[in-house]
Amino acid sequence: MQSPSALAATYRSQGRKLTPQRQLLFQLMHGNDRHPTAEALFVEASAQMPGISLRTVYQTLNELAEMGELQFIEIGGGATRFDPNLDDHHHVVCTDCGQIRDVHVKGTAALRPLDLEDFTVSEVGVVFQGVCSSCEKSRAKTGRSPHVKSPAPQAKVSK
Amino acid sequence: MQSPSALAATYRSQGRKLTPQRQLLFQLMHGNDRHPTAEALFVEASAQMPGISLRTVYQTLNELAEMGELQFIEIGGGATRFDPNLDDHHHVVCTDCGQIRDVHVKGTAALRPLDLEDFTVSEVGVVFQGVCSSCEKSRAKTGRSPHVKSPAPQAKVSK
DNA sequence: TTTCTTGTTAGCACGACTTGCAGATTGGAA
DNA sequence: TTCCAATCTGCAAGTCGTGCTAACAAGAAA
Repeated sequence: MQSPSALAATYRSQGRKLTPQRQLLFQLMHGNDRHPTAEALFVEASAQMPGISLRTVYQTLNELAEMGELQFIEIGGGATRFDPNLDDHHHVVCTDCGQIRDVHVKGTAALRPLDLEDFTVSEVGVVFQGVCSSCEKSRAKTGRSPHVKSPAPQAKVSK
Repeated sequence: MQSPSALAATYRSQGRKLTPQRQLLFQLMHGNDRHPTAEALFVEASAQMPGISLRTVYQTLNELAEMGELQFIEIGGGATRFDPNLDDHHHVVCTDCGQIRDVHVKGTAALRPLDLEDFTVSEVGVVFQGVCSSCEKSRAKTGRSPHVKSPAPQAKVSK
């Protein structure tokens, strides 16, 4: 998504108001590669602006998504996550800790649906599932089996 | 997933009981390519067995997923959908009507995450988004814009 | 066939996530 | 500064899925 100041301009030009809540959320999302949930973002925002409402966080995220400034990620069944990265990229999910990482993928243009007629494809999304290195390590110790059913809801990835 | 009779044998061999509810759900899911939600399956099941509980439908579907007889599909934000197709296949989603179709994809083996280190990939999922032919037609008439926000929940695809 | 054990089912309550609603606020144009 | 429309907050409510438990029934054993 755009920088907070650029977004401010965009908002103004669209007749939207520039509230402190929105500005804070712009900052928190800009360049954020942690794919936060609305709840996680609400916690971060509350730290800087006590009293901000979860409702407002949802509202602003939906707004930004409508404007094409960020995208929804729905993986893993829990809460929706938000991604401000507008590059042509894809996602890797650790089935253990639920962490999501951005990846660029070579060869998506060559993907061909073999048995698809009468369908106009506009977008292709690739999701790699697997185990990240830190989970791999702890797994080696505890001897856990792969394919854990429910990954941790919101992995607090400290970048 | 296996045929209802094969599943019956599997269930017995695992010490699970073969109830009428389960047998009905085996039938309804076997070869089902409509990717139904639990709710949709519940409606179908209720028609043949009034009184069956939604709780039981969820339970049985989870069971089958644990046994590897079907997979969860989480696309589009609504309810989880269930897919008894165990082939190596992927999915196409109509962003208008929400319909999901199976597709086989050429070239997934060649997909390479470019900037991914310390991650063991075990599965790759590809989702194509677009518009199906029937929505394309009605869109041409009504002149609707693309990228409709909320696709219809459960498109009743009569196979 | 009857009995008995144990896995299942039905139904309700509840939890997580998200949105609708309405009154109180406030950004920003005039 | 004034004023109006957009926005925010807080709560209720909706959707989806699961935990719990008493009643029930599959299937083994007698």
